[in-house]
Amino acid sequence: MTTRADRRPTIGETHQSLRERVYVELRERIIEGTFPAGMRLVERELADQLGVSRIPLREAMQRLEQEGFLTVQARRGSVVTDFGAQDATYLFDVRENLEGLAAGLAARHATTAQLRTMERLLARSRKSSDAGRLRQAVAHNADFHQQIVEASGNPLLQELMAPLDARLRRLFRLTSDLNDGDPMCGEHERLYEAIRDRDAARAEELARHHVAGTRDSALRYFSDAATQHSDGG
Amino acid sequence: MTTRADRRPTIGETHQSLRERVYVELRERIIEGTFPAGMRLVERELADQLGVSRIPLREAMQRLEQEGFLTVQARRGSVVTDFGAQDATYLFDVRENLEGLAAGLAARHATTAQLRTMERLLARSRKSSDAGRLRQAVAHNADFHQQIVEASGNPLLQELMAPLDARLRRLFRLTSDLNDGDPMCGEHERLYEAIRDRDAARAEELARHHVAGTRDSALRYFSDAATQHSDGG
DNA sequence: ACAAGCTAACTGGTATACCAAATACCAGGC
DNA sequence: GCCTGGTATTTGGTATACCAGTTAGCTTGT
Repeated sequence: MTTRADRRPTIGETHQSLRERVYVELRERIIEGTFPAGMRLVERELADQLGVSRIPLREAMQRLEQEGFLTVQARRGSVVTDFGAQDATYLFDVRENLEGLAAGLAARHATTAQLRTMERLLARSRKSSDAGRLRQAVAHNADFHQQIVEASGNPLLQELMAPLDARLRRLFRLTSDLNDGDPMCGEHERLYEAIRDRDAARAEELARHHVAGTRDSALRYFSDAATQHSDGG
Repeated sequence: MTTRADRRPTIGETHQSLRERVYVELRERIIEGTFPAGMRLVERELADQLGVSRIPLREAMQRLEQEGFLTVQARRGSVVTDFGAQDATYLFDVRENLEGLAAGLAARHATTAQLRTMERLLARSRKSSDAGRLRQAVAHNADFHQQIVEASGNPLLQELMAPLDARLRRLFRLTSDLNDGDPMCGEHERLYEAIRDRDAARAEELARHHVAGTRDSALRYFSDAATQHSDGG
């Protein structure tokens, strides 16, 4: 169980490879908005700033490119990829299916330990939400989803979902914390019950519906933002 | 002013980067079986053999690792990832969903040009199949699937499917050419008709069913192989 | 003054050499 | 025979240099 609660960029924790740490660091900066869309990243400059050489930096950047966070133009530099309403649509279309698949598989294959973990994360999420700690609630919700994917027992699905989770976090970051915690918790609880009851069809349906709901609220944000922009222009 | 206005697809493929070429080369070797599962890859040795330095080789290997073709153990070297019945199951579970999604989206968004391309590929596949050129038929079938994904209009879906296609090719390679061309063509034709008729639900259903059929025949191969092995041992 | 062409700086791509860390294997001592 | 320690191997990482496009600025000619 990897609760990605505290991922400190401090060099000296466990010794992951430098490439990995640089990757995480840059990814977080993009997700958090420290590196906004369109920002130009210069290899030598960035390597110097991070205190690493160009090789691990390049390897980290290559991975970020593959995962859609960077756009690398050969000999023209790298820029942080834009993320708009259209990209959000693409993301949710895929997530709706993969989350549905994960939930269905989880209903079939989840171990009791995994079910217990889901229950625990759900309780934490509910608690954080009730206490008004939206940020924590969102993190626990993400962990809950991750646990479902893990419980699916399909490692390929986990591989595919991991970068999508990162993109989703970026989207949530862009759309501030508009994430209505309460209805989410309710949906999560029903989803959990379906998985616990081994009702694969219902679990899949609930998961898909849940993602669709998230999509709608995210797209609502974009259409609102567009309206605001057209005023200012 | 210049907010990422330059989204040019003018990335001429005249000269790919060395990293890209090495990546493709190694991937093909793994798919074709020149580098069998379990084979150990030594960086400097391989770099020397390919006539490149370690940097582009490492970047290519990193990508292969992410896409599941290599397993890199920290400071213990890289080995070609194994691909067994279980992995095939994982792959088909995901593909069933993503191909279904792609077909549904393609039914909604395919342009007439894309429909025409599908039709052409289908005709070629049929022709190759009738002429007994199984290898060509399989290639055209793959192109047909790829065209559906492209017609989905979801670039994220394309990104996700590309590495899965490579894995599928590897699987087909392992299972020789057991791919019964004839029934495949029939299913493809019905799938095409559903897309052409803008029947998204039917297209999705047909695509999923088609993948499920492919899975069954692939898994049949594995269980046969297992039986043979248990004889010998 | 303006446009075309050239040049120089910038930046990514690659090569080479080197060091550090970790592992694996072998030899020697108990 | 087993454990320990050293050494070779291999990867991870860095520094440095050079090459090759790309861009932008300058020069030059009309």
